[in-house]
Amino acid sequence: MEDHNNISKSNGDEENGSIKHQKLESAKGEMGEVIEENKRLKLLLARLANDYQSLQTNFTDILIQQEESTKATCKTSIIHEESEFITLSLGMSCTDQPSKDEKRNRNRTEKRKLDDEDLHKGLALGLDIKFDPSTNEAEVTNNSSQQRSFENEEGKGEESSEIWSHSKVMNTMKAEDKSETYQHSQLKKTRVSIRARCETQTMNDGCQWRKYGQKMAKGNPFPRGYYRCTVSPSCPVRKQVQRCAEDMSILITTYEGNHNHPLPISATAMASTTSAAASVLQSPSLTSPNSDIASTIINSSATNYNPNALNFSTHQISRPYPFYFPNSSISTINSHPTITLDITAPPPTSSGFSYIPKYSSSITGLNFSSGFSPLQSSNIPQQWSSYSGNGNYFNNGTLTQNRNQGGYVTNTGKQPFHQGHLHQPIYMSNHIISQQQSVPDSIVAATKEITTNQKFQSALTTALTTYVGNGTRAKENDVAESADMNLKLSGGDVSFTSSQNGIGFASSRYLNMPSSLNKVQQGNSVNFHHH
DNA sequence: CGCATTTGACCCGCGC
DNA sequence: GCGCGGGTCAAATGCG
Ligand SMILES: [Zn+2]
Repeated sequence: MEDHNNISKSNGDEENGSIKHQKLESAKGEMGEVIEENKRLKLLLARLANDYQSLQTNFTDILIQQEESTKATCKTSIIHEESEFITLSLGMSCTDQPSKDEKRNRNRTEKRKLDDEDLHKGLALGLDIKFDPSTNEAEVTNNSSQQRSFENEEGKGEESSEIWSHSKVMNTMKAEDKSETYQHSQLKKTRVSIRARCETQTMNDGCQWRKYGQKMAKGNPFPRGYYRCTVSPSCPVRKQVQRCAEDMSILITTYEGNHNHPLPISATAMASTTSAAASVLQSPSLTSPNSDIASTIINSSATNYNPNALNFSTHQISRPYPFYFPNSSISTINSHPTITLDITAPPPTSSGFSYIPKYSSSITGLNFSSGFSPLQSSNIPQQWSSYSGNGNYFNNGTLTQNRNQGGYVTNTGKQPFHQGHLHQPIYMSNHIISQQQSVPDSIVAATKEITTNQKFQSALTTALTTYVGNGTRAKENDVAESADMNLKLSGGDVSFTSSQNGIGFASSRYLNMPSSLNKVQQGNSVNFHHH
């Protein structure tokens, strides 16, 4: 592109022709190179996909071995049996295992409305359907069975559910959570948390969120916000947003769950990223070691995105290979398996965190000037240059319409951003830090293997980079930006604190096509993991 | 008026 | 059993 401009702008009049010619030639050459590289990349992609599959298989094997060896009788098998049982029973009747689920439901929902109810009719689900707690027991049973199956798929079948009122959905989700919690004894939903520099209150990830709570988290002077996705009323996805205690320019966004609806293009990047990341924590194995899903993710990460992703890839080619994922870690936080992707620049303070990798690499990774120098002249908003020294910023352009280049977009709003409060070095926010729970080494190793896998990394790279372009939202310059952000991910520096066996749940990954994915998922029997 | 946000109350699991 | 911390609810409030 730029070449063309240059060509048309060339100065010398007489030599214009030859110069033109030269440039044309070089341009052609470059194009040829690009095309070549494109081919190579495609090949590489294919190869990587294969590698990834084999890796998945290995991972699966390891998991299976581990399961067999350690908890031969305990958890997993129980989980399997129960889930199958549940799944089956759901279709028929829900009366067989009211136990804790229902108790809980009752506690939460009905307790507020009525007091005593029989366990069976006590199903909050049925009651909520009716909106009248005290009547229609028979119907309740029916409805609840339906709803149970609906739960099973964790929103999969929720197209129809959009009719339902919010409270219904909530209850459904609650039930889901509860049962899952109980059956997995400890494991909760997988979470993906992303540390990014962001001046605004929340990252603009393309999704619509409604805030439903805010709390002061322990060990962090900044409040934590709780958001839920409002794109679809039934969408189970939540996110928590909290500013980093040590560096208030870092915003930690933690995603949980998978969207059960088509996403706006601008949101697919983040959704895919979190899905891909979450998939690392989830055992693809257990029942069927289907690596297709993994590759599906990868593929969608690589191609299914918005056009930006594609364009980005062409840019990507021209730049040096190494991607950096400065800090990423897998940990267990409050019994939530959590993968943390750190796309900030140099870690501000490493107060005792051994897992934070060396600054040097991060710093170099930070410097995107190398990546986008050719483009900078043409379409780069100036803000970027001002940020470039500090790292990747994810400001919410929608709030601040920062087209006019000015420096910072301090839209911090109501958040207590007084510098005075900051310096207290309160770490121990519930981060990666530590929560050693004995984890089979094999799992850790396997997980590490996958996480460090370049394939995975590149998937994330693509996703994140695309996301960056969207997040910054400078009108049609998205393409350039996504390339320019030059997010770098590296296979190194992945540290592990602890993780439980990835028998997580939440494997449903809806990117754009819930319905088609349903099949995949069912084929994968992922459902079982949920219950 | 229909939303989204705010915010105190509430629930729940966990550790003591 | 109690207190704590994380998470959610929902009435009140704010906003376009
Ligand atoms: Zn959603």
